[in-house]
Formats: sequence, structure tokens, C-alpha cells
Amino acid sequence: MKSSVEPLKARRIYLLLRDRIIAGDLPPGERLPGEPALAAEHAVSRVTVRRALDLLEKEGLVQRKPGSGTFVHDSRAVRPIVADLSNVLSHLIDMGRSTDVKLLSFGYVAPPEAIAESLGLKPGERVQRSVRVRLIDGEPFSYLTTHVPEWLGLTYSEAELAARPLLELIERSGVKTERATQAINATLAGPEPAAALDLEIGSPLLTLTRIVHDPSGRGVEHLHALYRPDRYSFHMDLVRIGDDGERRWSPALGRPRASEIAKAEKTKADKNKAGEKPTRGSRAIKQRS
Amino acid sequence: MKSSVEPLKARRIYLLLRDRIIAGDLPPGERLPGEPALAAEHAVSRVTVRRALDLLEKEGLVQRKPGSGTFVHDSRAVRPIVADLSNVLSHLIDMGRSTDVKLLSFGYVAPPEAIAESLGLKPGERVQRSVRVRLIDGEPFSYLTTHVPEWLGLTYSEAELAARPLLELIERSGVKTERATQAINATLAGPEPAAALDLEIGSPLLTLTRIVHDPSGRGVEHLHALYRPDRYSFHMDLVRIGDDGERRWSPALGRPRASEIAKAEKTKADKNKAGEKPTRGSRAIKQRS
DNA sequence: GGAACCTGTATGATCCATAATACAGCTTCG
DNA sequence: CGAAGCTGTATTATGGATCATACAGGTTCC
Repeated sequence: MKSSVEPLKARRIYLLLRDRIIAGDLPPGERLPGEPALAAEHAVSRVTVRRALDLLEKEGLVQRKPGSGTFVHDSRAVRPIVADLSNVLSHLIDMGRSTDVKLLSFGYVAPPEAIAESLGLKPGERVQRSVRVRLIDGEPFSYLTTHVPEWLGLTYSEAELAARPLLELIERSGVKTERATQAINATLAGPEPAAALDLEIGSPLLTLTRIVHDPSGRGVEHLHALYRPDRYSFHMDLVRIGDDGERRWSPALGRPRASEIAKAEKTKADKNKAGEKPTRGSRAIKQRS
Repeated sequence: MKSSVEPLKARRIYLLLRDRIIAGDLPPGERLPGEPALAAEHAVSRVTVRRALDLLEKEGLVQRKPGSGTFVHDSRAVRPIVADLSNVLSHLIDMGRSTDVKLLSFGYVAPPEAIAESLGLKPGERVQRSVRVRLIDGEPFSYLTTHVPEWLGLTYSEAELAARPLLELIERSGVKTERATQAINATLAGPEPAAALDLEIGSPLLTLTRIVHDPSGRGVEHLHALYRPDRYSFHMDLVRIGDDGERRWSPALGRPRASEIAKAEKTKADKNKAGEKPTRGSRAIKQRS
């Protein structure tokens, strides 16, 4: 009766360094402490430190130079996709990037209770279940599982689903899609999503669950999407509205600011040369044990 | 030469079952396949299956009955908090739940480059850095790291920060907060957040990064928030707008629909009694430790 | 009651992540 | 150049996770 399943030490160190890099504590271009130093600092062997660095290198967060050191990789090779709230990728096309879809699974099944209930199905009613993967420039970034009532799914073919957006097929069938509710959350990659997204099991994933209703309130689509956080994230602009007693944020409507996003990415990329490591402020929290 | 850090087998099976339970594939009250069956299915030993089930049981997702079986726990003990886009928890108060804040760290430091740049600071300018944990009914659910320019941070005290919302303090100082941009993503828990949120290292977390600007475009707050996905998620209602060539989703404004959320929670809670498997199972779970 | 399940528990063998150490080859810098 | 770093690689040893097996005790159902 003791420790439960503790993550591997290598993984723990990997996460620690990863957090410091992402938080900007270790700026791009900076040299990491040497492997012996890291090993001593975390009270592990150098082999374990190496395995942690292997993970960071595989993710492109770090670059190793034999004889010289290990450096935080500047100018992230893969720029993440940015989607606005409504999950529109319109500005992707502006950037000249191409998306593709691969259909992994297609069939008619009895739905899990939770989905049947969220779509408002009658007991025994079947659904069309499909699993797709979306790719950006050939790299997978999202894993989509959709459930559609059978009567609606029958209005299009498997080939059509593989070629066109599901929502377009639904609307083509004459169904009006007017309302939707969605929830954003996080989870860990299970075996299938991990394989499809080219990740290891246990990697973090961003999830989006959306239920689309027609004007009568009938559920027409249940979407469960998993996104690779390094290749996809949700962005939004907010404005402060309301009068004094009740000020709060509200999403700013209108086209997403592709220009601003691009600017932020660029400036982030080339700002590290005149810097001379000003005493590294946040070390205070580290030592705890 | 194979390596890569593969998660422990027990953890992998834990993740798999957990996903199936959360996805509703294994409905509440359902009996899981027996330990020998699971062991055979995943090609591991029964001991390993047991360790995975231990984790599920510790999280309250599953309940074991010696001699009988292992069952999916119905009526999740902790209901997740639901926030709308603007991250307002107003309906929490309606539900009679109380939130609290614990200040973990407070001080003035030299900011990481990424944060200095996103706030538009001059080189050498220092920032106030604070780390707080928010609790709901005594349980931690979010881990907030904020960076505020020094000139602004000096307008309030450490004690005030521990007691009042940061945005309120900022506006009290006379600064107008008008615009903000935010990004939602997912990550894994590093050591400090894991400890503060009562999680294991490597647990999935929902992240929110928000940068608040005043009307002149000057950055006044950089917020990095980590949320426990089992206790917090973002919800939003969408409406379909635009004319035919340019249909897309847009967030539905207006007050958050606490009523609808409550309804959804409730129906989810009691939809498994008139179910069509009166043979076994419903009676099985009655007693609760 | 009794057969057929189930979970709980114990045992010893095996495999793999980690530790400890040593050395090669490279880069940086005085 | 040469010392002092660094990464890359190999070695053996150890401990924990996992395996295979067996048995105890409870539940379900005939």
C-alpha cells in the first residue's frame, strides 16, 4: 500500500523543463544547464535526464549540439493553427496552408446513452458514427468523432463525408442548423487518438464537444473533437462591456484578426539577441522539496 | 534501440477505461468486464488491470464490489464548474457555491521575455508576479499566474490581491481595461501546479492565457490560468449567422443560460433508472461506502 | 446447496527503467 | 595548442513494475 502509479522520472523532468520553456523562463536560444547539472539538480542519473531531453528534442522544443550544449529551439518549426471561437479556420487559407481529411471509420451503431440523450433520440434509434482526422500540410492535428441521427446520416454517402464538411451535408439535406452548444475541455490521449494524431499515449489534448440543433430543438449532430495543443488552439478577442456595476468580458465579433496573430508570432520569433539574461528572476519558487 | 518513454501499462489501461467512461460508452451503473477479461483484452496481467482500476476507484469513477464486479459510479460526486466564454462564474453564486482564493506567491521580478513582449514593456521594466489558487467549496480548481507592470502593481497591496479580483484592483487604479485577447489550450501538469491542484504530475490541464490592454493598447495584465478539467470547463452557445455563401457560427451573446446548464446536468443525472436493463445492475450500486 | 462467476491477496520469476561509472568525440575559449 | 566543458555511447547493477499462478472469500443464479 504505497505509491500508486507515479509517472516515470524522465517524464517528470521532461514536463518540468517543458513548462519552463513554454512559460518563457528559458527563452529561445538559451542554453540549458548541462546534463550533469540537471541530473544533480533533480537527483536523478544522467541517463534519465537524457531521456527527458530526448522527448523535448522530439517535440522540437530543444536542439542539441554535440560538444556544445542543448539549446531552446527558437522560431518554433511548426506554427500552431489558430481558430476563433466558432472554430473557423478561414485565415488558414489566407496563409496558403492546406487542410485535408482522412476518414477512419464509418458506420451505423447504437449510440452510447450520453450521446442519445444529448441528441434527444428515441430509445432504440440508431446513429451514424464517423471518425475522421484532419491534417494541416500533411500533419494530423484533430481527431473528430461525430454522431448523427440515422435518418439524417442516410442522406449522404460515406464518400461524401470524406470529401465535404459534415455541416454542409447536413444543411444540404434541408435541415436547418440554427443553435449549437459547445464545451471546451482537456484530456489525455487514449490509444486510438494517439495513434491517429501521431502522439504518445498520455499526451495532453484539447477537446471540443458540440451539439448542433435544428430550429425545433432536435439534435442533428454530436461532435467530439480532440486537438493537438501544439498544432491548434482557440483564440478570441474580448471587449469589456456593461456599465459600472456589471462590467464583464464579451467576445468581440467580426472577422478574426489574422494580422494581429501573425504579428504576435513574428515578434515572438526574433526578439532574442540583445538580451543578456537579467539575473533570472523567478527562481524563487523552484526550491521547495 | 526502441525506448521512447512509454507510459506504464497500468496507466495506459487506466486512461483507456477512463475515456470510455467519460465518453459515455460505459454508462453509469454498468458493470465493467471482469478483471480476467480486461487482462486478456489488453494482453496484460491481472495485477496490472487491478492497478488501473485502483486509479479509477481513487478518482471516484468506479466502484468495486467484492464478489460481484466493478461498476461505473453514477452521479459524479463533484459536479464540474461551468464557465462561459468570458470566464464569468456568475451562475455559481446562483447555485449557492462558494469560491475562495489562496495566494501562493507574490513579488516583483524581471519578466520572462515572452511576457515582457506581450505586455509591450520597455527593456528592464519589472513586473509584479503572483500565483494564486482558486477553490470551489474548498477544492482547488484553478492555478493562476499573473504578471502586471510594476507601476500598476504598486497601486495595491499583497493583502488586497489575496482578497479581491485582480481586474477590479486594476480598474480601481484608474486604468481602463477595454480590450483583451485570450487563447485556450491544453497541457500537462508540472510539479507546482500539480501540487497546488491536488493532482498527479502529468495530469491534463486546460489552459487560458489572457492579455488585457488599456484603450491606448498598453498591456496591463498577463494571465496564465490552469484549470482542472474535471472541475472546470468552458461552455458557450452558438448561433448560425450570415447569408448563404458565408454561413458560420457566432457566439450567442446575452446572459449565460444557467437554467439550460442546470437542466442538462439534471437530466444527465437521473436518466438511468427507467432504462431498459432491469435485469441487474440498478440495484447493485445502491450502497455507498 | 452448489456451480460459476467475481474481487481480494499472496508468491516467485522476469523485464525494464534507472543508477553509477567510464570513455569517446566534439566545441569553446584562453 | 590544450584544458574544460559539452553531448554521445557503452557497461553493469539494482529496484520496481509486471507476469504467471494459486488460493481465499463473497455474490449470483440455478
